[in-house]
Amino acid sequence: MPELPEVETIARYLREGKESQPSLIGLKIQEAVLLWEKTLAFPSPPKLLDHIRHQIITRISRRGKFIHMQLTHDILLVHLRMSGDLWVEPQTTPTAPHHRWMLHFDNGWRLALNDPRKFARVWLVSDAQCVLGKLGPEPLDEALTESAFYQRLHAYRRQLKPLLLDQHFLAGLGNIYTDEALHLAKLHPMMDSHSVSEAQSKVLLSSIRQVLQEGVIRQGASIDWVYRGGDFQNYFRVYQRTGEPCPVCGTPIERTTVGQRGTHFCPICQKKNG
DNA sequence: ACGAGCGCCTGTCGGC
DNA sequence: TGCCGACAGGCGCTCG
Repeated sequence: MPELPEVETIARYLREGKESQPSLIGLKIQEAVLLWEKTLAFPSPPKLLDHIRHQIITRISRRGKFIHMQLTHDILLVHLRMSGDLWVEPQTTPTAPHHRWMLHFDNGWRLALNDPRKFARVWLVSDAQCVLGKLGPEPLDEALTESAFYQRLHAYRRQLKPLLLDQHFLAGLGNIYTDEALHLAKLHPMMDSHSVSEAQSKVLLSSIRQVLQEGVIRQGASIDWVYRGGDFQNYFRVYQRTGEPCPVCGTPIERTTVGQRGTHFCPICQKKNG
């Protein structure tokens, strides 16, 4: 599920808490419980258990689609991949069927990684760069200027959509927000990144920022059997709207495959040559 | 340098 | 009702 807006929303709840759950900031870790071996990417289970005990969570943020938790000595990174979610619940709650990993705190609460498809991963590292080092820039960071973005587009010769999905190019976009951004920018998902004009590049960057900001404001999208609380799914322009009228011109939205990903677009608004 | 294919996994949905 | 294939918000690997 989680792309930048969903991960941002989750990180915010972990950091700030909400009525039904406390903030995790300042909590001391008692122990870690691993329920699905492969969920732990690094280090080995006994090492993680040994290192993480008694550390305190001091800061929680997001980088790309990673949740970044600063502990007293180390950094805990979580990537939710396709179906992962983070739940904060009392330790007395029965362990849900899809819980893969849990952190127990000394106040009686726990953080649980719930992940039906088992793709999510957790790292405990002393240097976050080992894991995050190759990520591209943050799309919402103003340090990414229009000209820098244009230059990056031209540094590659790739189809636009697979390039936008590549986390080395830009960190945080996934299948939903890429389809949405390309429609807003009126660019075809298979357009060659090398032939995007400077004007189109400007529009693309502002479109990416607009859909991501809308997603964050709506607290992300809730899809399928997973409900996170966000409602951006009610505002999709093209994603999962195959056959429905394009919100701009009324032409039925088409679905195709680009870079092995389901892709939704308007055949009239999004011409390959703009 | 790039794209295709596939593996990793479980669950849902539509068609027959 | 049951079975079967397609599909799913991600990403890393191999292979041409």
